[in-house]
Amino acid sequence: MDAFYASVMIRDRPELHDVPVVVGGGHRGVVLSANYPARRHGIRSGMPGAEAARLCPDAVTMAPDFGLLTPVSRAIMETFRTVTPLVEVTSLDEAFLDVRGALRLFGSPEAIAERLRSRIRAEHGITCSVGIAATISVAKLASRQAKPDGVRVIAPDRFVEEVHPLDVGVLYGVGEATRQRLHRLGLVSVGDVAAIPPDLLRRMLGRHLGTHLHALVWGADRSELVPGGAGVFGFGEGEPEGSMGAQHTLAVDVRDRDALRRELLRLTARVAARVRAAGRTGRTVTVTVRYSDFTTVQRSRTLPEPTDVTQDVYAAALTLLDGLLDARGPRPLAVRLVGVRVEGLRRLRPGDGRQLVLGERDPGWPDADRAVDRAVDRFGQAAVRRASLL
DNA sequence: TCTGGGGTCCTAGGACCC
DNA sequence: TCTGGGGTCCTAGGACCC
Repeated sequence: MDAFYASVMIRDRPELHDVPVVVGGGHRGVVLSANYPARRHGIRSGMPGAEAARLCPDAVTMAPDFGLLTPVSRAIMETFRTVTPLVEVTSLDEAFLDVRGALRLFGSPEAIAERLRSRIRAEHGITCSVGIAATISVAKLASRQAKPDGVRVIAPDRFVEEVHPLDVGVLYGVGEATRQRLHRLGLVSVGDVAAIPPDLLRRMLGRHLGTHLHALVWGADRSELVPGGAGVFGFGEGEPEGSMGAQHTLAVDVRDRDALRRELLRLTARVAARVRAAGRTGRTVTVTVRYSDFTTVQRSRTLPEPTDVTQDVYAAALTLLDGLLDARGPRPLAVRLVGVRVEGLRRLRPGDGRQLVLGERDPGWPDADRAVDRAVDRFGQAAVRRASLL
């Protein structure tokens, strides 16, 4: 989708169509999406909200409404599935479609693209762009070039001619860090990298990145899709797999340890509830702290047994947080962000449960979690919470 | 008013095992 | 001329994506 969040948020507000609109970017936030009038002022997604405000003080700023965005996203993904079941969803507003099996029914890839674009325009009042190619990364590159509201084809026999002259940064998977690293090595264009033998590339950049980059510069990365939306709308099959986390940038930097602990508890309760709702358990707990100088550290701990119990995750997280704060000495930096993540998730199996230490009394936390989950499910988030969070 | 929040994957060192 | 080779697991950091 083109500027998805912004497009959907203003879809039913025609008075905003021709004025700069920014979604996100509130206090200490970044821009999630900007409509094209805002982009003409230089506003881009990922940019600090303060910078966007400087570039265009008159822009209309709004928070994303996922109650609005998620159903639109789901409906669009369903539209894609009317063409092919081979849809790999990568985010709320983007997916890859393998249309090789749909050509006889729906015509050329270009015809399919126009069919989908006009349906999405008619049903949701927003535009999208389509890249057509033989592999994931080339299709992605083509779709970026197609924006806004366009279609672009990069056929395999045109790849070298059309992509090799471009900066390596256009490749899907080459971010700013790798781009700069390559530039320092004198490799500026895609063609420059393509001229390096793969063995040398691997020695220069490491085994995986070298191999991956060699494939990218020849338009030869993967073409088989993984249908579904692992990590976007849920999980695929197989285990162990995945992680779930929550992090929060505090409204102001905080030194008070009790306040940080409460924030950690709030985040932990949210994450553990999501783990339980997904029918998973996890074994590794990771705590993230970002200090006021923006240095970010993580500490993780793997438990003897997987858990979905809020109190178990919190106990581990608290130990990690305290360890981090103690390591900073008696006068630690103020904290800007705290986060907690549960990794090594696997499907909950009947009989899974915490191993009680001999003689220990079952404290009943799993039962408490289930009761809280049910109450919140029926009466909303405000129904039950820890007293320390009131 | 500097810099979000949700993820995935890779690297590298050390512990540990056979 | 004292120390291999194969492997897994854990931890910390970093790159990348939207």
